[in-house]
Amino acid sequence: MDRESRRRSVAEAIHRIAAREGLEGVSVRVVAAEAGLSAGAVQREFPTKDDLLLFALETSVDEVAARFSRIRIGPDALTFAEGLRAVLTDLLPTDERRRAQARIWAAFYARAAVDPAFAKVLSDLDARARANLALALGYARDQGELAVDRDPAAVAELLLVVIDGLWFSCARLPEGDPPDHLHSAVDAAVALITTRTR
Amino acid sequence: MDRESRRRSVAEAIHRIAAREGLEGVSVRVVAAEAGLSAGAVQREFPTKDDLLLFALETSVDEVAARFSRIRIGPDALTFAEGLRAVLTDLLPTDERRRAQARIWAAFYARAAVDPAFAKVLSDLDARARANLALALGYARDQGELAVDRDPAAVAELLLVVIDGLWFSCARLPEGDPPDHLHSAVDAAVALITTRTR
DNA sequence: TATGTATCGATACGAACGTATCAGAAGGGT
DNA sequence: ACCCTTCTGATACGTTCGTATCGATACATA
Repeated sequence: MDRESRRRSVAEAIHRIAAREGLEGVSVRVVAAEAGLSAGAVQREFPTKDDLLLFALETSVDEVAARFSRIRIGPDALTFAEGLRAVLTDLLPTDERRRAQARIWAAFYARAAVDPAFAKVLSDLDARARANLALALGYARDQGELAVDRDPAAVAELLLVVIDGLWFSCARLPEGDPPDHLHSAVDAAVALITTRTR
Repeated sequence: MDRESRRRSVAEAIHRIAAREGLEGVSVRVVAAEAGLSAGAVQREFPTKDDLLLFALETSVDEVAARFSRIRIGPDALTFAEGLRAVLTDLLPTDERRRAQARIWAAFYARAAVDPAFAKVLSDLDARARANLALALGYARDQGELAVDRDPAAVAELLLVVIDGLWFSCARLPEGDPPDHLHSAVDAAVALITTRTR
């Protein structure tokens, strides 16, 4: 078994544990057991616990970034309104996997609140998202989908906040609850930001 | 020293620790030292760690609820737009205390993602906030401050999401950074939700 | 086939955790 | 004065943590 795939399976193990018990439940031994490896193997790959968690965070960031970048807005793709709805709806816990990812995300955010290394990784992702949003909003304005008196940069900031809020609303949703009210919130966000199609 | 004030000082100690190192840094011994008490005293008051954390959460919830309820919207108080801006701006980290509270909140949210007891306390707060928002939005609609084709319930859900998002955006803001972009987000939210005053 | 090297699983260790237990100080009621 | 209840601070215990270390094994190279 090559190194890279083992690192990946460790990251997946951490994600499963974090979704179940939070970052507090992540320890070298537990991760090793969950990944089906010996503790020594995990430890050799990730000398300290911070290495372990940061790698899991980066893996998670890559996954989320990939999810976002799958949705393309532009002339020969989705309209801005469609794309915006797709991005926001994609965050909602439609299945158990999504729900788990929201919980993982919440755990990492909490860690970022007290650990600058984690905060930096997240703010880098933020910067990328901000840039992508600026592009999409520029396109939207060109297409007349944005009310002209809205400041696109401010709307972008609001959207980043909404996205963060959706993550956490999902994270603390009880196990079986459907996210109906979050769908309402997404509807409202799309309706308020885009102009009506009359 | 009476019991109630000691419980309160314990809660404050937990908040200081959680703001500094997250919930992972909270242990019976550390809390006792931070509160200037013996470990036994803390342990007698809160038999288990869960008791400790849940009490700290409830204290935090009360503080936040008090902050919200200080802002009154109505005929002889603020307009809806003013009140909405006040509520959202109040979340922003204007001082170190606010910043600390955002970090504490992030920690509790992450815990709520994996612990139903915590999730319930937060969702109860949510229910109260939802009711208050419904009131305010009803008033706004009566005053013509809401576009008539907006569903007030959906807007309320969006606002709850925005509030959650603001918490976490604040929580992971680096130490000295000014929250300019969050002010932009608040401006955008207020502008989009309330009708223009022409 | 030998040998040097990298990787493996396992164990060891000190620290810190949550919790239980307990001896003594304090204080009010008889 | 005594005793009984309550409260206090401290210590004890078993577990688990992160990390260091180490002999055994696998493998590449000469």
